[in-house]
Amino acid sequence: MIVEGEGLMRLSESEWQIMNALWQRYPASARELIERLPKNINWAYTTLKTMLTRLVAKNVVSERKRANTSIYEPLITRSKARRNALQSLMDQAFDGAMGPLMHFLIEDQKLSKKQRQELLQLLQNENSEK
Amino acid sequence: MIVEGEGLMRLSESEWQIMNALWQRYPASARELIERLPKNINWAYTTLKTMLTRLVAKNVVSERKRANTSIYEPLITRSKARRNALQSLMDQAFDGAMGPLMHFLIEDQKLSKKQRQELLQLLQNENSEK
DNA sequence: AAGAATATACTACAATCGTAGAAGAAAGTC
DNA sequence: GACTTTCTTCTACGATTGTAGTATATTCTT
Repeated sequence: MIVEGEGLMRLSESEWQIMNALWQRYPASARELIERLPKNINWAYTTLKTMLTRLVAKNVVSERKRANTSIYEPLITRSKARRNALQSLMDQAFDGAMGPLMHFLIEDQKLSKKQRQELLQLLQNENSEK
Repeated sequence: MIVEGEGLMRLSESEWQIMNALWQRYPASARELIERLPKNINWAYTTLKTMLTRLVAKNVVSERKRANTSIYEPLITRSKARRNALQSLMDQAFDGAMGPLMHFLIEDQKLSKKQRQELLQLLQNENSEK
């Protein structure tokens, strides 16, 4: 079962691909996962296996055997991973604070009018609900 | 002079540290840069030099000599680097779109009431100004 | 000019990442 | 039960990252 592990782990690019596939539906076998990867990814089956092994070693994914086949499950939630990634980004590139990031998103990032509206919407909902 | 290079370059953790110091004020020598790094970073002078050399090789920083001393300048803007980093994050972790990221920031990320207010503020300014 | 300080260039080396082949074990098929 | 397919485990290898030592060239200082 997924527990929100504490350690700040860092997923690499390819690891994200795998995790994205895994979060979609789990438990899953390597065979299933490889099919779910974006079509532009064309890994050898063993490549995926290698990476799964590494993810298991890092305690990001659990592995259990049914017959001779391993089935995998995430050990961290997508949210948790996202939070970690965001935190790293903020630390590295936005003086470690949410403020500058928000600011950048809104000012520099040129949201479309629609995006801006949506955002307002979201914010206002949150504000009133709670 | 800084030009907004096109290639999606990727800065590593330590590279961000250096670039942050460099963006603060440039041109700058290695000696100056090392002083400007966060106090918790304690690199040997040669470590910094090695990394600067690598940044130069990657065309992220320019190097020019005054007497026998190299002075460095960024070849990409901070904004550009931020945009790239954000883009990568979105691609990997937020289905490649701004929407889910925003959504996450607002819903899952539990902004403080104050942050939320600020954000609203920003948004509304933008909305009316343009 | 000799010695001290500083900077550069080159080399190194372990850890992680991306990618995968080879060999062997298990399971499904006729 | 022999053959084929599918998995697993091991090993490999080049690229990048983090970190720094050594040797050499340059420049100050007295």
